[in-house]
Amino acid sequence: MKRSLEHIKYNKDTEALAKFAKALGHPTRIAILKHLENQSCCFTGDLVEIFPLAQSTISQHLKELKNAGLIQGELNPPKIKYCINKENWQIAKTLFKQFFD
Amino acid sequence: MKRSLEHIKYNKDTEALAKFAKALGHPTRIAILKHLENQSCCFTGDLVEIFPLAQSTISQHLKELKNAGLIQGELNPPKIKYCINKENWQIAKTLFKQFFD
DNA sequence: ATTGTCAATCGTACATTTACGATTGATAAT
DNA sequence: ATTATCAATCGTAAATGTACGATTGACAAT
Repeated sequence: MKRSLEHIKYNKDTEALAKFAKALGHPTRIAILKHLENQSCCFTGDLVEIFPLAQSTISQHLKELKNAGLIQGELNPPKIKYCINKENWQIAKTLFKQFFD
Repeated sequence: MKRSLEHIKYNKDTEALAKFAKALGHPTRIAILKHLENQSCCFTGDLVEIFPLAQSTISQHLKELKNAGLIQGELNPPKIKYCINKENWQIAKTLFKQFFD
């Protein structure tokens, strides 16, 4: 980025939708979310067995989904249980619905 | 990418959804699409006036939207008129709808 | 206190994305 | 034929993303 301008300001919905879309923009993350929708919840380790990816890579994808607000992790020692964040899921659903009309 | 594995194979819908989501994963592209939804169609030059971005940057974003199949350009010399690709728009809409339940 | 398990984080390598200005190519108008 | 306009493409720089193995940190069980 050569440009000096700070980021362009878009309206809140546009920013929010782009953020959700970006988080969904990788097939592994879509697959993780589909799995969570079926299972309601799961552990990182489960995913590591399902996908032929390193544990650290799965962790990174989970982190991105968490940052986007689409999932949340709760301690269930010694494991961590990940679930869809229903509140934000609903927000994303609504934003996409509105967007597509 | 250090990994030697070719790409993991996901099912078609997962791949398709991720591809659409990736294309939507930037606020400028969301804004362009919102504009196209209102206007039904527009020219590249219109967008260059609306957004504080270089012409080449707008062109690049349009290219990505085109590659994802979300828009199409038709010659309208000496300009190029961009429109939503309604067929694929519908496919994307359906995929997102299914995904969010 | 030591050990084992699970998942996050660190460090690294390489690919992709995002932005720019400059150039090119295509068409319309003169 | 020359010129003007519009948009794609090229070349480049910097940031971000995706993957790995290694390490670290937290907790449970021994």
